[in-house]
Amino acid sequence: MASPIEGTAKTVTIRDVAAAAEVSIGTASKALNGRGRMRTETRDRVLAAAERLGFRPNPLAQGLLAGRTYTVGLVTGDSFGRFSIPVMLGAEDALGAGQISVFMCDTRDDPIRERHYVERLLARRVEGIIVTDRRTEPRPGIGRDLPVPVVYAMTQSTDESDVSIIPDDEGGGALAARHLLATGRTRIGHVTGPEGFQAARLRARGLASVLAAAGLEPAGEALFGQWSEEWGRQGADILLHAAPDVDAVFCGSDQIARGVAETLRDRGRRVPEDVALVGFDNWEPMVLGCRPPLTTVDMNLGEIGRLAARHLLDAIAGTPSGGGVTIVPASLVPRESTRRATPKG
Amino acid sequence: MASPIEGTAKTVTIRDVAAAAEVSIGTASKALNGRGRMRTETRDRVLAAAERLGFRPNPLAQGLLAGRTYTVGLVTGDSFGRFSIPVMLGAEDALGAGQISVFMCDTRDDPIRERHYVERLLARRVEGIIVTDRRTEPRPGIGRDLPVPVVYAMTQSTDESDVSIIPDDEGGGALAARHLLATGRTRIGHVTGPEGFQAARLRARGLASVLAAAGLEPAGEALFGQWSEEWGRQGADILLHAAPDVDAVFCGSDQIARGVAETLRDRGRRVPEDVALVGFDNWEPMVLGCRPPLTTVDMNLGEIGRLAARHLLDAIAGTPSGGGVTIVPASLVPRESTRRATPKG
DNA sequence: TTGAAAGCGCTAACAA
DNA sequence: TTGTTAGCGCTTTCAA
Repeated sequence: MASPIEGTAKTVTIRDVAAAAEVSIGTASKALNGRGRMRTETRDRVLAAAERLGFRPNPLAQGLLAGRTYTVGLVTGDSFGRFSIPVMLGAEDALGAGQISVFMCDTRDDPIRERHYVERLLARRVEGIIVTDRRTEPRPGIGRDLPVPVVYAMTQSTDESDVSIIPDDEGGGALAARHLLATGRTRIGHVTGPEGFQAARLRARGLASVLAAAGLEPAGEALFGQWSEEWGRQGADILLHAAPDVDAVFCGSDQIARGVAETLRDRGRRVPEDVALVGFDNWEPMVLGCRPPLTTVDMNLGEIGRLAARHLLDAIAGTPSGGGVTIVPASLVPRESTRRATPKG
Repeated sequence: MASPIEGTAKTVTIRDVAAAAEVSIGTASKALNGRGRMRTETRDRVLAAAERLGFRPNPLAQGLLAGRTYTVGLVTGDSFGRFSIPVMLGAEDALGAGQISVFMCDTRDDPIRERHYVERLLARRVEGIIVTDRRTEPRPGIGRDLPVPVVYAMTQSTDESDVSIIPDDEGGGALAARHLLATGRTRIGHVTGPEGFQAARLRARGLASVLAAAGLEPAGEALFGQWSEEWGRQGADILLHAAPDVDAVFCGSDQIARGVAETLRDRGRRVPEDVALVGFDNWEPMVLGCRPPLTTVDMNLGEIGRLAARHLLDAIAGTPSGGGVTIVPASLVPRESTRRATPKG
């Protein structure tokens, strides 16, 4: 059915099609776009010619006339890293379906490059811009009163009237906490990333508020450190020292959780029998490589991207969804590391 | 210095600039492009008007005339995964510098989607296409006699006349082997991914040929399995059983190496004192999270991307670099896991 | 039912 | 030195 893409070596214009079908250019255009009325025979002749010649309308010319480009820009400071990629894929999903193509730009987290790229995108007359970044912290917007709508995904603009779509870090923390409570844990510790990260603070807060609501004390203080396995190993030792009776650890990332898991093993604590473990990110290679496979929180990054794209499309269509921050709920992904503790004894 | 990007709310055409500067459109064009000769005063007046109005030339119109779009397409089957991203970044590097913008398309490894995207890219009159994929195996090309040049990066086209840029898996294996020999190891085992992967076979062959040249027997057979930590753990046990005197393991991926490292620990073998370990990929989170940090082989994916982009640019410029496969050398990244064994005793 | 002509924003010849 | 004109590929009036 689908013939391979081939041999349009030379570019075919509507002029060629018209000539081949022996009609005027205007007629050819109408035939190809199904506009106006004309004899079916004529239309068919044009379509056949177009088919035969492998005609592809030039979207530049079309866009020039329509004043549209059917393109958007995707700007990331994350070097298309672990977080921005799922967001991008979600966005591309939503955009690609609508015949919108995506220009990608990686700013390497450099404001000069960012500015440069935004200029270039605007020059190219993209119809909208999605900005993603590696941190959810509010960041300066990419420009004021830009001629096209902008949506921030997985990051926020400091300008509150801008549209931002972010994950629910606090909700994710709460989710993890409730899951641990539901599986019978009561002495819950927390090892997470640097306190300078909003994500770390919010996740900790989500945990803390659920514990408080349940009338429980946390097991030791929340331990802020690095986003690394190494820190997870250290943090676990600190935690075991501060709260030897800990029966669960909620970690700010899957990497940290792996480090914690290793130390627990080394110290003779079994996961999940003695200590349950919950990570954050649902980063598959980490989560599945962990012993045992790790229960974790998924931020639904793809959904963030899709939502960002949908907001952008709405704004492009002239029905902006109103500014402000949209928070996408997280999900809990249960695995072996929090299997219900068997009754003591 | 750099003022924030702002307020070009309404699109400004060269017509507006010409009117503001009280010159004809043609003159404005020449002034803006530095063509022809004219009074500096006039030129300055035009430039000032353009600046003041925030004029950005419409590249669609420019491209329409020049018959160029200054865009290329980047098609990946890898969902912008771990391998295609560095390649993409490298490509974007080389392209972005030259004012070329990149359309990204993710085919989700689906031939229908791929075809669809390629059609769309061609319709958009991209000037070239880079194809990346998750496997280096030769794959059917994206089309025959396309009107634009195509470069395959991190994958190969089955059509040998196509341009492909791939990593040096065999060389990487050899590099790892020589490094292990140089650090005094002689009983070298190999645990790697599925034999169905060219990458796995080539890496194994690189190791084997170096061992053979050194007159050494491998420690046990090459163990083909999965690209997972879990397999690394299993594989290590098999290896220890088959060749208890093994003093080094070369692994087909960093993930496998981590699994191997864990099993070695569990079995009381110290890394690197008793057994040295080399991975493959230089995937930082894996490599640095490993205990101890992992010596590994880096495929220089960024370089692959840059090279692909350069080939593409050459072809676009009309000086194609000739078809065929280009192999990019790998590098060894030494870390703790192969620290030289201290003399016995 | 079809064709001719204007024009999208721009550049490059050529004329003035 | 500047302005005028034609035309890139296409769509869309409007006239035939």
